[in-house]
Amino acid sequence: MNIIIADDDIELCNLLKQYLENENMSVDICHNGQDAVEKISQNEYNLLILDVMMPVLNGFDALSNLRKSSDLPVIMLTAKGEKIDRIVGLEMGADDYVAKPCDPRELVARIRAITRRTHKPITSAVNNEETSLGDIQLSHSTRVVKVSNKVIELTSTEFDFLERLLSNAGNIVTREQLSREVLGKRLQAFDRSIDMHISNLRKKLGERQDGLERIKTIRGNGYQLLK
Amino acid sequence: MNIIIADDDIELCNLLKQYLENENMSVDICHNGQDAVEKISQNEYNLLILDVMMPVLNGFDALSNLRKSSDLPVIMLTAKGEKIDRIVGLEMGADDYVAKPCDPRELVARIRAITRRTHKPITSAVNNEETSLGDIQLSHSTRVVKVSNKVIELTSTEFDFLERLLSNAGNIVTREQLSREVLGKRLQAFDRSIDMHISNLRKKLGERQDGLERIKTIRGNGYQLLK
DNA sequence: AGCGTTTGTAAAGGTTATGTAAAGAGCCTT
DNA sequence: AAGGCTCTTTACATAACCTTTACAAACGCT
Repeated sequence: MNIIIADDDIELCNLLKQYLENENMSVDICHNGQDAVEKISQNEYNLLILDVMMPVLNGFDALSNLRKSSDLPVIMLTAKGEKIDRIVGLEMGADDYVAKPCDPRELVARIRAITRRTHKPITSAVNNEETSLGDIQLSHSTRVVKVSNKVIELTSTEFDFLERLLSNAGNIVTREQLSREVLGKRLQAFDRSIDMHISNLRKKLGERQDGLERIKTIRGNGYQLLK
Repeated sequence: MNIIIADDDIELCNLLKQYLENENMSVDICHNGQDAVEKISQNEYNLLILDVMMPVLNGFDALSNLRKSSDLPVIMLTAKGEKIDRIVGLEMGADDYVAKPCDPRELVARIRAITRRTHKPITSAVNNEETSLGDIQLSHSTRVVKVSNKVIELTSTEFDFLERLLSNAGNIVTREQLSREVLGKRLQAFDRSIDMHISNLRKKLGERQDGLERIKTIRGNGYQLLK
């Protein structure tokens, strides 16, 4: 479990670091929002603990910045007396809010509560080595897709999209889900990359023999791989 | 989004229910842990709001009971002054802890923060999420509607109208409710959009075999899907 | 019946979501 | 540095569809 802490209180950082490492977590530290965003883009973390009041780039700005490109779980820290609107933070995509001074034990419990959900293996659905639907055959391990027994070349992301759609074949997969679960980032207002991936996927999959569309658009909602 | 609230404070339950329903969630209520566990085993919920202090089966016991068979996300409520160990709750598998009296807005934000992560993949089992009435069949997950086994194409809003009417089949759904719950806005004086949606819906649903109208107008009040 | 109000609905209007080509931005590999 | 992949963004066209408008019909009250 890799944690990154962003807080300008050096004392507190070290304290938390020590405590968390005792719990078998690996901890990085930085002291302003800027550094946090930077480090996160370079390393793999499982969770960010983010102080609201910080120099250079405060917690809120760092969060909104981060959310453009990442879906990393975030716990926000507020100093006692800070009457900051917790709701804003939660709506911006924070996962939890903890008031300082915080009991490290509670922090650990909250970290576990969040990562319990986040870290969930998707394996149950992908237990089968292969999935197929109609003339589409998809091998999860080799990441090869065949349509009517002919291999089609998909990029990695296109494969992931198809895999995700296939895992819910017949049901709707929302754009939000596709963004979060496949692209690993939050859906932004004018983000069109999903549309492009779907468009390319449709092109590569080609026509269905029965003339039905393969991927149905549910306007304002998402996409649906037709059975 | 289906929520179940377990709290012996009936007043509070109704208040929360009302608020959450305004946010387009569907809410069930019960007043002790026993009932909660029972209801959860029988219905599909996305989240449980669980009071710690309750008769018959308190929150902790209910939670430990629940966790034997379910992974349902849980937010625990503690009455002010209750010096209960939050950590125990979190370690037992609660996802969050909120102190009463809680700001409903914050509660909603926390619900969203948790369910954002949870998203349980819609399994084939949940395909039973179907409702039917006479010759109308509606699948909630795929958002497909069939009349006499033939698929009819509804817009997203039309589907939502039908779903809402169907959820109260035989009873009146007021124009206010339709406006607030389906369109998500207050009903304005000369707003005719509800009329149009109903009109289009009637057209698409077509005639009933028995000649009865499908959607009855209750003048000055609302509409009623006839059984 | 007469009158004001509410509802039905066709058609027009305006807004938003989506499809897709093409350009741009990153990132390896050479 | 150059070229090749791949993903994202931009830009524009188009389709989907929600709302408004306008008028007709139905209703309920006196």
